[in-house]
Amino acid sequence: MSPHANRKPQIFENLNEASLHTIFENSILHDYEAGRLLIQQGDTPTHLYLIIKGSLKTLRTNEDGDESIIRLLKDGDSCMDAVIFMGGPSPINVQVIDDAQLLLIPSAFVKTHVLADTQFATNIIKVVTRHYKSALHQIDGMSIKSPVQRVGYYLLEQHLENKHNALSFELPFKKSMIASHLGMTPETFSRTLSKIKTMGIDVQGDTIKMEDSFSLCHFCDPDLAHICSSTKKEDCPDCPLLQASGYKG
Amino acid sequence: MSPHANRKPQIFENLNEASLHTIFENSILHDYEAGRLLIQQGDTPTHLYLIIKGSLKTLRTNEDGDESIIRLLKDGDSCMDAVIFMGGPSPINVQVIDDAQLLLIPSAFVKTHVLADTQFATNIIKVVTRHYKSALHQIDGMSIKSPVQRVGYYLLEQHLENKHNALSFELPFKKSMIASHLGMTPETFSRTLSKIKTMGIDVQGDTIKMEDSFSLCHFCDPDLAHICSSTKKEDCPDCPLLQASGYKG
DNA sequence: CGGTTCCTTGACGCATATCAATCTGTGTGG
DNA sequence: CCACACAGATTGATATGCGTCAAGGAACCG
Repeated sequence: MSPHANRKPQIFENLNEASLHTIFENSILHDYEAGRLLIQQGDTPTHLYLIIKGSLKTLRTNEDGDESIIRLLKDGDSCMDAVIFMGGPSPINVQVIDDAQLLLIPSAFVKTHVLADTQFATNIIKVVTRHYKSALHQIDGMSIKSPVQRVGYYLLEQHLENKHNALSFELPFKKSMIASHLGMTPETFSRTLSKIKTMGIDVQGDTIKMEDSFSLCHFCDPDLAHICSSTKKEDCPDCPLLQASGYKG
Repeated sequence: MSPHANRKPQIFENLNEASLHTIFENSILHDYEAGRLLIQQGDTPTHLYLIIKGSLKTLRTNEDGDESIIRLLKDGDSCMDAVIFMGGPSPINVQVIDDAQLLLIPSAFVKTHVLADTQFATNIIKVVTRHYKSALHQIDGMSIKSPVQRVGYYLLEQHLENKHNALSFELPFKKSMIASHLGMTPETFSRTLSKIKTMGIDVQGDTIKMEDSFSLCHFCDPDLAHICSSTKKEDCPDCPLLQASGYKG
């Protein structure tokens, strides 16, 4: 769907030449078609997957075939990074959404390389904690937020991700995918977008247009405010950061 | 509530004497009373907390005061281990449930010690991935499982945790806590336990009694089967591991 | 143009939250 | 030792919000 500038893989951050070289020497580049199942629940993960091009989804299914999407991945993202260290079969499925080119790094190599390069170890920790953080958001999204809040928060995340001050952006995935990721049905997602239209956010197909750059502010929380602050939090009337520091009254 | 044999902290696993010594040298032991808030959403975490005695909960709250419990921690568990590496304010609150004695390891020290001791780094990765895994369970528990399945799964987890082949065990926390952790109200939790009583599991107060050791088997999944297999999976008529390997037919 | 896929909109039912009342156990003070 | 108070758990009645099922519409592609 929407185009992405090739994002730098977080797992390679600050690695020295030698370390990177060793990693590539031990890895394989491979293409996969849309729909291809890379990992099924119960499989033992053989590789860490790094997305060069295309998109993947990680999901869980129950015996009825219902699925809940855990993450939606674009280029620069990796998966199985956490599962490799869980020490059991994979608790998730991984499926290709759009034709993808992946770098496959063998699990055994990852485990030993963590012991050899502490910077690599730190990167793995950071990536896994990031997954954990997004999982936490998904949890309270499903238990303490209304559908409107969930969708609003998701839109705000997307808006902040492409730092451009642009007042419009595109949804990065199919609506039905996003709906499942947010723990609701496509129907409910659709109805929720309708409600949001009455709140200063125009939705036309996959394009989201905001009236002004603060239209999404009431969906903010301290986590996102932290990212947002890089621009101009002091202008946002109800920025959670200001409230947290007792600025409110 | 139920007594726990002092469990070994996972973050100290396989560490050598010198490493352990350095950690203790840089840490503080401290007591906290029940109800005490250790960390609030938005705070910058200053320490990693390791529970020596007592219990904690980690949770998220929204502006209405509704809370969803992420984890319930007993002795041997640690928290803030992941948050330290997230690189932003804490996305969770931490509160003492029962009077607790904690070991406080400074965040800055943890970050540097990860670079100094690769075994410690590996331990941190394992602990964080474990949190991530339990978060994943919570997610699909809330989106694709019925209340009966959620509660059954939780009971099975508890049963497997104390490896004794005992046919009865105690709930480790107040029912209202567990209910919130499972994403439901205390009322629904209570009603769900009533339903489960008709399925071969007797519930009396905080005590759970099973008719036989397979009463909880139909709540199993490949993840738990992996743990269970250490005992005697071949005896369980519907073990997911056997089905996965095509044994079913 | 016809076909397919995805999104949207409507009508309906059920499951869970909510509100409210009762019950149980536990600790406290007279 | 009993009476009381309190927190937590249970049970019941009601309602609302989401999922489900079904039909219609929009975009895309051959």
